[in-house]
Amino acid sequence: MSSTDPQTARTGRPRSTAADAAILEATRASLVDLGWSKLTMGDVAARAGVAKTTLYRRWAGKNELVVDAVAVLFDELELPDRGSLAADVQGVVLQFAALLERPETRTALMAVVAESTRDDSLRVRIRDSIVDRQKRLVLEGRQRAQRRGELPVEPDAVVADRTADLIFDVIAGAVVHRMLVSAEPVDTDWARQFTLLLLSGLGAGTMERRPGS
Amino acid sequence: MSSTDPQTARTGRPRSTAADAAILEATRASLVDLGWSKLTMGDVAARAGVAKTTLYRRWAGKNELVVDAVAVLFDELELPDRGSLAADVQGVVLQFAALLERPETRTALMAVVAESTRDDSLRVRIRDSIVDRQKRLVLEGRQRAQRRGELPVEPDAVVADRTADLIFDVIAGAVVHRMLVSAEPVDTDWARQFTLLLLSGLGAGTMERRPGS
DNA sequence: TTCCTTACGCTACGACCCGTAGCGTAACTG
DNA sequence: CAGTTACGCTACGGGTCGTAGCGTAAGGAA
Repeated sequence: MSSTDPQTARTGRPRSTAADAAILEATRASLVDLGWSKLTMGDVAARAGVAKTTLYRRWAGKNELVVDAVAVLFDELELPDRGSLAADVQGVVLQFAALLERPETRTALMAVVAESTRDDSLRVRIRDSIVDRQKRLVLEGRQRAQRRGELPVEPDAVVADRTADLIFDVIAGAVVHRMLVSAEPVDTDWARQFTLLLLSGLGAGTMERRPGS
Repeated sequence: MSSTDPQTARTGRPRSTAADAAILEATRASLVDLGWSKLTMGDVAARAGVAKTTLYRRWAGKNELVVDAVAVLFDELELPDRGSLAADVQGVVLQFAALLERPETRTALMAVVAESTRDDSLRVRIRDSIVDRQKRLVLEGRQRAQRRGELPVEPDAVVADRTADLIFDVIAGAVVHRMLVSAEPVDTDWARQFTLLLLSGLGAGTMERRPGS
């Protein structure tokens, strides 16, 4: 999180964990009120009731701070067993959509990703603390579907991993693009239609009638 | 583009079209060299050889300027007829990926989208000058597939539009997420696997060892 | 306890960028 | 010609950045 290695510093005054929490909370509040571009380190410090220098002792800058502030929100995602693969997919899509409706994540996610295109260490940070952690949802959903007999078991681990990555990018990408780029709502109807497309492909999506001609 | 309505101003010294072109070109160059976050209006003006005030007479700020600067790049996307729906999809995926490999688009696209979450007029500008313009590719691809008999003709225009929007978000979203969030390459293999998933759905995607390509 | 080490709050600072005002000049119209 | 608009240039107040320096607070070790 805040880069403090407990091994490194055993002596001296310890970092205030209360300050850590206050800063991250203040960061989220500032994201809600001001949005990414108008959020400043000074404002966060003032909201958190700490000195600006305290922020810089923990984080290199705005990018890293915001990543840590929003990362925890993504861990709230869950995959309750809804009985079928289709229902599970639809459920996680709606959950992810609800997460992206929150102003904090809405304004922060794309911004830090944009920054990460020019900052390798930031990219790794995002990957470790946000992206990769959510792949568990795909893995769990597939495992369940396999137990139900809805999906075949892939014996080749490499192929299985590649497929999981693909599915992850398709689901997360579609939801993000729908909400933030197309700027249209991800509601139950859309989630249902998307799930049908994902499970059955382009043919079945439009093809309730046969392409006989 | 630069908000000048030829009807509005018929008299007086006309806007320099050369300056327009120079500014947009300088903006792209600055994006390449500095990236979104370090790009400044002053730097763009200096590169373009114009005064900073000239930029502000045409654009409200960095957001609008960058949108206009990169929008033209997206118009280069085409959809050559490759003989089948699968080939067409794969082709456009690779083209879009190539576009997102360019440092200008890479750093700018996500950044302006992030800004647009807090700026309605910017969101409309992005939609009009970038997003909606690319939906033509989906419409054209579907039309072609229908002519080939690969897809059924959807008689309900509302359903057809909704499906086209869905497909657009899935394709664009997946590519963007793969490249910018997961930060992994969109190569021929990935495009092929993605296309298979899109056309045949999750079942067939993991079942590709089955006989019968 | 008394040192030692590290964290904290606070202030102040140069550097940079923002967006605009004001001015004289340039270009085009009727 | 006069009228109108665009341009280049300079200068400015206001804001943020990231850091240095200082005195103080909170722990661990002798």
